Amino acid sequence: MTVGIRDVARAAGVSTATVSRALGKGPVSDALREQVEAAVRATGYRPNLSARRLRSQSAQTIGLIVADIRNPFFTAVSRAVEDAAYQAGMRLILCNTGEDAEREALYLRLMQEERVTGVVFAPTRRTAERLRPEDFPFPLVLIDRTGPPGGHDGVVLDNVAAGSALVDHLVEQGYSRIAGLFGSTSSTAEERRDGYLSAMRRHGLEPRMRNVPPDAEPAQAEVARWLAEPGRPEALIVSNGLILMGAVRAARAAGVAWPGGIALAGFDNEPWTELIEPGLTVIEQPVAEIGTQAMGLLFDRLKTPGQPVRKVVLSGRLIARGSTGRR
Amino acid sequence: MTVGIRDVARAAGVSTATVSRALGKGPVSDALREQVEAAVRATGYRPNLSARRLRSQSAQTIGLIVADIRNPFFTAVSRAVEDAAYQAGMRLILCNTGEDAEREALYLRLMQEERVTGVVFAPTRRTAERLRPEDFPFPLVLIDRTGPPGGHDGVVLDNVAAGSALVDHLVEQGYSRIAGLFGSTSSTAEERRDGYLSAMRRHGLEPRMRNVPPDAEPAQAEVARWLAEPGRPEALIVSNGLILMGAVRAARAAGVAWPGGIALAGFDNEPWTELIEPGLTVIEQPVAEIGTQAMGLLFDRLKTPGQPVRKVVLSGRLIARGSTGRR
DNA sequence: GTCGCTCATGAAAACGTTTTCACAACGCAT
DNA sequence: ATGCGTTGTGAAAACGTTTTCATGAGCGAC
Repeated sequence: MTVGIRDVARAAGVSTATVSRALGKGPVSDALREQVEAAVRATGYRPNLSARRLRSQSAQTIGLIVADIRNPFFTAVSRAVEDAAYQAGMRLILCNTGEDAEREALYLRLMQEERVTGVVFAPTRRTAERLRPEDFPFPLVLIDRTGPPGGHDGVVLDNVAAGSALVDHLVEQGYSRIAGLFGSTSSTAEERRDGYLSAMRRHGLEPRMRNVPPDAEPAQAEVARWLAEPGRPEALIVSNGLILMGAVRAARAAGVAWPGGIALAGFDNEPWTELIEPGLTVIEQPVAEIGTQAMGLLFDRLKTPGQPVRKVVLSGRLIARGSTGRR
Repeated sequence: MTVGIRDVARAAGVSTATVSRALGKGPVSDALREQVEAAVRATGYRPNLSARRLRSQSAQTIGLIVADIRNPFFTAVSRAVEDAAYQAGMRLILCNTGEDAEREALYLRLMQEERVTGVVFAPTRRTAERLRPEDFPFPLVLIDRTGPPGGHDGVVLDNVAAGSALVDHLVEQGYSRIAGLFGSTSSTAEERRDGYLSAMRRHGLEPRMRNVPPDAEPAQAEVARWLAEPGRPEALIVSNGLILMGAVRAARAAGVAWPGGIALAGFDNEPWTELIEPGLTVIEQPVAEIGTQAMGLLFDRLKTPGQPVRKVVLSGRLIARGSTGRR
């Protein structure tokens, strides 16, 4: 049927061991190496990676588990992760959990069965809390969301600082009735809320916060409700790009302009936040850097397993646009 | 070291064959099945998928090869493909080619070495032309871009009709000097150009076309140049979402408003095309449907290999917005 | 010239499963 | 009772590699 290493060996007049060594990096004389290469070309041989993995006990595979690849933040991160993986000669298995704890568990089990080299994972808060390093025989690097300290390597934004920075910026621009709308499933949103909260207190302002599932539709509905209530806030801070989109839609639908009707600020510097008029003030995350750093942590841990747990904290960048214009 | 099926067998007091059958669907008495399940729980056994694949000669894996997952079109399609794959108990390997023929070849080879169950692939025009079915031992379903007729199963938009529809719409709105800007690497862009061309001829209008690499930056540069030339077109049709974004940026930068300064229309109903003001007229692609159909074709071919090659052609939907307002 | 040493090579074991094959036990029709 | 298909089970082969182990050749040092 399919051509295997035995056929190549026969064609080259050598043993299978020599073929394996010639294709890998074992010591083989130049003459034989050439014979083998010729035989490979002649037979059209393609190594069977399953067999290779089984025998060598090394999958050369990275698992990437995110909430939803359609979230541009994860899309961008995934691209960086993929680049790093393939550059290191590894493949990438992609999984979408939809923020569902059950699917998270399912995919983590799958990764064990795949005997993957390592996993990059953006867990929900619930799962992050239960994640115990000793349960995993491979490096597990958390991104965007973080677990309890000391658990796993991870790379996150300085969310608290970013949340505060948005408040500071709005205060500076003359706003005081500043509300916050945050995602309900991730530790990230929690931290951003904490940043919002502490900055509000520092400025002596009264916080007003709500939570929604981190998706555009629920956010739109919530903001629509909020806008219809008496005592509408002067400004609204939201905790990610999807929620920001929902907020924008709700404001448009209610005929509320920004920053006049309500000032808007959020996270994720997606292209559309600049194209819309007036532009939206956002905290830009270094998305590619997050993916690259995550893979860096992963490879480091493979090399030095005993190493203490590291958490890379990256700073966001405030991009001020018209949506938070001076009041 | 790690617990294998032998350990489970020993713990349950049965043979490895029985364990395998109990976990699969072989005939096993209820009593033994329970013993095995208990032993699995007790030992914390996780099957080794590499070994399983090697022996059963079935990878239960789908490869997805696209130009760039950051292109929202591919993001959305990939999500649908992933859902279908995991629903069928298969994993997904993701590859980004960056429209590079060499990487396309690399990944196709990788898929052979993985002995994947099937592949969903969005090839560049160049690669699509050279793709010969007999070179692949697995079903290969093309999406978005298409190869020579009769080659592979595929699912595509009716690009010619869509390209014409945009022209018809613009003519109806009173425009006549309608230009076209198309991606230079995909057959898709070619077809959309053909649709544009034939509609222009049909209306007795003179076509004006240019090509760019299908990405936002080159598109922005080209449109900027175009806008600066004398005899600026009244309307511009572009062949995908990234190019549309470039065009919008260029218009903004040049202080050209739409539809007054230049009418804009394109492809891909991404959220921002609605949020921007005035909204952009686009052809909406049924992205989820494309992914689902592709997996359908793939599974069908697995079931009935001899079946004639099928090409599913889906219709786009014209969404008229302010960017093509009456002239 | 003999003793170690390195080096290239082949035979065979090993990786962890599934599947084939053989067989025993059982029920059922003769 | 005998024969026969069915069913559940275990021993062992098989999947396609890499790796271990043994061997023999080549070579410099004494």
